[in-house]
Amino acid sequence: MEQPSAIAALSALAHQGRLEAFRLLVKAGPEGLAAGDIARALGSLPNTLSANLNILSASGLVTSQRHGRSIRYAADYAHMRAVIAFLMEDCCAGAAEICGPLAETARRACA
Amino acid sequence: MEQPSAIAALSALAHQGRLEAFRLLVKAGPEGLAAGDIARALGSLPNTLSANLNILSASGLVTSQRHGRSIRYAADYAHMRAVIAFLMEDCCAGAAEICGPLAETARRACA
DNA sequence: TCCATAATTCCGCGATAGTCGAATCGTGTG
DNA sequence: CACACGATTCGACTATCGCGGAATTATGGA
Repeated sequence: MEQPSAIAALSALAHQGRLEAFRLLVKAGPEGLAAGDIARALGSLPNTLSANLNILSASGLVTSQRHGRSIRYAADYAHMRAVIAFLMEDCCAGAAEICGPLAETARRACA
Repeated sequence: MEQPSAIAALSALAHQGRLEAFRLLVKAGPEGLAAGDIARALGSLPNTLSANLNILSASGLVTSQRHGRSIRYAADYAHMRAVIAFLMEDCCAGAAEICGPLAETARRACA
């Protein structure tokens, strides 16, 4: 992953509403959620949420697909993994102290 | 790590100049670098860099210490590790596909 | 076709981020 | 003390972000 792309993803996640929307989508699984369901779950206005979903989508962290009259958003697992990998490989370039313990963290988080 | 703190760190890293400064500091090791050295390495104005270092410092990603007439900045490895751990634990809450492969990435990045 | 629903887009507003020039503070040295 | 140097702080400006109200597009059903 290149730096501009990583910056776009970090910037997209550095916002409470977007971070919560993304967390929701990760928990929702590959089928994702309709925009309206996300708006109801987070208590945000449809237009504001739409703008934030657009930013998440532009950064590559989520994908969207129309399903009937609603649009389902889903987290892009591979892209999120690439973002975390960027942080680890970028920071560990000479500093094993950072991501050494993270191997264990990764194993534990998936259990 | 709590969400507001994570957002502050992500926001601090979501900026080209700050990300490059942080990378430089990680490579520089625990002794860090003087602000002037960072400015020269990145080709940025001293005052602009100072503002960005302040943001990095406020987010907890770097520490500063006066050394003679210069001020040395150093990356806070533990804090950066906590940020990555936040992303993994936050995202893997139900999605092993993201951080499952990251255990291997962490091991490889430190080699 | 007409209507209801889901979601987006458009537009304007206030707030915030980023940058630069100039001035200031702190430290060591003659 | 006077001075040079490293770094920060201040002030102002521009650009962008974030939000909400209103209008618009798209789909499915009567």
